Amino acid sequence: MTELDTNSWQGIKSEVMRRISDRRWQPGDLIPGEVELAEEFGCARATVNRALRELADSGLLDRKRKAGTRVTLNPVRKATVEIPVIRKDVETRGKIYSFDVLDRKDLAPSAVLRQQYGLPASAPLMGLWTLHRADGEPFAYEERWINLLVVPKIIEADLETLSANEWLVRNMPLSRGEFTFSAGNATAAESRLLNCPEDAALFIVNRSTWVVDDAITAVRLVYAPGFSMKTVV
Amino acid sequence: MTELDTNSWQGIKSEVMRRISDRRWQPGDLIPGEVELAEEFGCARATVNRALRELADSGLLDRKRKAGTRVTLNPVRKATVEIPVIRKDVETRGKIYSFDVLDRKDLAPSAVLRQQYGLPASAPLMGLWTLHRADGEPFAYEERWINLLVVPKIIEADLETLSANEWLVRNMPLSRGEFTFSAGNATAAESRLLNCPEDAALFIVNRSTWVVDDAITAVRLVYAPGFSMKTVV
DNA sequence: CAGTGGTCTAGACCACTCG
DNA sequence: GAGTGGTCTAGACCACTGA
Repeated sequence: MTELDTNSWQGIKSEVMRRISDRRWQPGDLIPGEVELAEEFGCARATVNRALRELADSGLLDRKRKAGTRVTLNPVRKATVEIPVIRKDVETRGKIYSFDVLDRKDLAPSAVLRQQYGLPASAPLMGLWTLHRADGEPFAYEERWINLLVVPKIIEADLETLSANEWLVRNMPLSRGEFTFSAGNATAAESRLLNCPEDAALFIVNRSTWVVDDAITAVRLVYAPGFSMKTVV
Repeated sequence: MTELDTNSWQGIKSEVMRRISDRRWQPGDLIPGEVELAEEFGCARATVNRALRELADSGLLDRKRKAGTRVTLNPVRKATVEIPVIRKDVETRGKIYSFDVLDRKDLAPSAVLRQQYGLPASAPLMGLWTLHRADGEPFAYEERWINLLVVPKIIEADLETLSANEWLVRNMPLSRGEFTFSAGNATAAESRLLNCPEDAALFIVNRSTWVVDDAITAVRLVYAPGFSMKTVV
């Protein structure tokens, strides 16, 4: 049997999911309270709580004190996209990773750039242009700005050996990030770098990361044609 | 103060994150066990457990019985993308949603289609071609296949009033889903429908959903130029 | 086989918010 | 004000797995 007992939180979670997909508990319905369910399932309230909390986290239930727990009316699918370091991404595809740093500049950012990425007015920046390769073929082209106020040590790092991407993940393990996924036509420069026709449709990721309120880095990643990002709910 | 006490699970979570970003606990390091931390923070082990479990879920810690808890060596960013019903998506952008069903066919699927979407050999399908609009302008073009074996009731639904998208979310609240995000050049047909130049770069989402092991629906969504998907970590 | 995390319990108090 | 979920505790047993 693949059945779980209803006195484990996972078992209760499945049972509740079953009742929802059964439509015994329909969207919008109030379901029994934790104490009542604990009695029914013959377990402690904490166990029921764990199960219901997880379902609420994944957007299937709405819980409010005093109001009780309801089946969500318009469930919002929450897909978790795993965003590994680019090297891992390439290696997962069974290819050999390499990269070239095309250019690197340490400079004060232009006003435009500062505004675009929400960088402090006086921040010294490092600009990095990198081409990531899979089995030698262009995989993604990266433009990156790094705030040297927050990460001064990166100046001395050997970014030809360990990519900035990876250096930052290792040295700044904690950060808030904002990702934007979009599509764009290859510019002339991008088509040369990525070895694809001009105007080819490219998958683009923009990413900004902060530690507390300090902008660390802003990246624009342009993937070679054929790239796709997969995820499971 | 924004500080939380270290005898609440959230407080402990922040304190652990602080120690990681401090580099007091570096990637790969073994951190103290739950009992030890519970003593240090003056709380119950369950409280420490809750904090550490959440950090492990978000990929920051690696936990193994007997081996203990370590700071993850190569953290994988896990971004959660919220995928609302298209109507919501449009409305969130402050626009008025509408849609047109361009075509609809109830038929047996071609062998190609079956294989592509992992559909059962004998499944009767409904094919739906829909144009979603925001303030009347094309927003996204949808090709959808629905497995009528699993969802026979949808035949009688009025899909001109409530989109299939929304009907399914309401009537099949629980499903596994697989999403693929990519970019593609507009075909001639797509450029007409989405009112954009041929070869324009378009953001494409492919989605397949199952209930248990039964394929419910397969969708290809092509968004008009300028679309982007945002998420926060 | 021993130590760690994983889970469960019974009980308690608190915080929010609906009526 | 009262009822619900949110959290914490102290203790217990279990399950996995590294030494």
